[in-house]
Amino acid sequence: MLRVRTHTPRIDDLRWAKPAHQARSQRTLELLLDAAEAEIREKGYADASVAEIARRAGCSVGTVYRRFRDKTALLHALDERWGAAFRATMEDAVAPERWQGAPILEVLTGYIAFTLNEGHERAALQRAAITMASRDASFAERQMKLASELHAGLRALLTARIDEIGHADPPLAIEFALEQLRAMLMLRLATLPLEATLFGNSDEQFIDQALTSIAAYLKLEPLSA
Amino acid sequence: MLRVRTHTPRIDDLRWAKPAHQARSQRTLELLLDAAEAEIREKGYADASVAEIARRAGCSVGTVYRRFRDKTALLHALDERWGAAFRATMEDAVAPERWQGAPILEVLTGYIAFTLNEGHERAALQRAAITMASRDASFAERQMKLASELHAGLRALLTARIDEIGHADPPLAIEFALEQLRAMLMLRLATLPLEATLFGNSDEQFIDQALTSIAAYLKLEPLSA
DNA sequence: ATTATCTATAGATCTATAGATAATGC
DNA sequence: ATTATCTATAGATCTATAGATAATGC
Repeated sequence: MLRVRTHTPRIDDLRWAKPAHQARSQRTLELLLDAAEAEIREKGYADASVAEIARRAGCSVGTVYRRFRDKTALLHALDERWGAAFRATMEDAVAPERWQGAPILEVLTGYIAFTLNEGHERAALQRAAITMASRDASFAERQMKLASELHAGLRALLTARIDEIGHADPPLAIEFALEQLRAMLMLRLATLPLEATLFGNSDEQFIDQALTSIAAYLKLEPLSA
Repeated sequence: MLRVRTHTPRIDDLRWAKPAHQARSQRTLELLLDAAEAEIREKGYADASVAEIARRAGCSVGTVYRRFRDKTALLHALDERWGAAFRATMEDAVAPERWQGAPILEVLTGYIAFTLNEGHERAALQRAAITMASRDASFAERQMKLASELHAGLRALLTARIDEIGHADPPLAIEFALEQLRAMLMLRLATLPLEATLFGNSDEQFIDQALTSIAAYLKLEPLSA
């Protein structure tokens, strides 16, 4: 009689990590992901070595390959863990309830603060992820999906406040304003601390001018007219 | 009696390429830079190998090391060659004579067109240069210098047209507007063709909305009021 | 009995050099 | 005579695996 297996090879192929059958191996898997994150944060994807990741996790190279098919699978698993964490924070950040009664400028201030926070904390990781995206299409796809989910959430928040917008074509203006903000945020995060003078040294001045600019473009009008 | 040498070791240390004494070696040097450029364009800095560069240049690995101290020196030499070419084009692009009588919006249209052109042609090279900048400070410094030279040229052009600007603080507004444009251009170039939908598919629509936005921020007024 | 881990190492790169051979130009 | 080039290879990585040893849990 056939034994029913929890993980068939066909299904295993769809997971980055090989199945873990003992509590100990699950623990090792998480130690490895933590170690890989630290290693990549310091050296970037290209210079992260499996041996060093194993050393940081306190296990051997052989163990890494017991948990992951190859180095790429480990990187994918790590990237997905980041994605899940980011998605959770993001969904909370753009929840309509959170912004009940807030005008557009307040929503956008929140968006900017959220992004600068995430970015300052994860600058090295993000740079690494972008590098990986340029080499492997599935990294790029995962990142694009996250970006467009965030985008969709923001679009919904702004569309619900469409009567604040004086621009002749509000839907177009919303799209472009969001892209414009994204561009400014990416440049600011990418170049810090390298070119901290660009956009001014302080986040306050940056936020102030960015909002001024977006308000002028959207032709925002106070609700209580 | 001491022989006077054209290249002392002290001076050679300041050059990326070792001195060439025969016409043939000068030719080899250029072939190597061309080969390195092609190799990097295809694979990026990280995956470019010396052996493959030599093969493309039609010479041996040993010859590469006769012309360059090490792989890094070759990459530096290549980066400087790009820089020199970019600087020449740029200086021509922001020359005051070229823009005699043109209003701000026309100048900015020219800037955008120039950058999109350069970017589309050299997308892969630019991505590679950015990667290298994150690893080696002198690459970053060289890039920052070029960017700030371009910035200075544009600032001068806009400052000469300061009476078009209705913003309360024109110098601040000029700085921020230029950074904002730079951010939009970088995002558009970085993500093409990956996310061609962002900012719209056509350059025309992108340029149109970007200019609308900058004009609203600067509060541009027609000169002939 | 099965799963996890470690040790040791094969095998594939890739950078850089040593030493021999060929071309150049005062 | 000096400079340039090629061939061959040392030496340093780094990924991945084979085989032996240790821990886990039905």
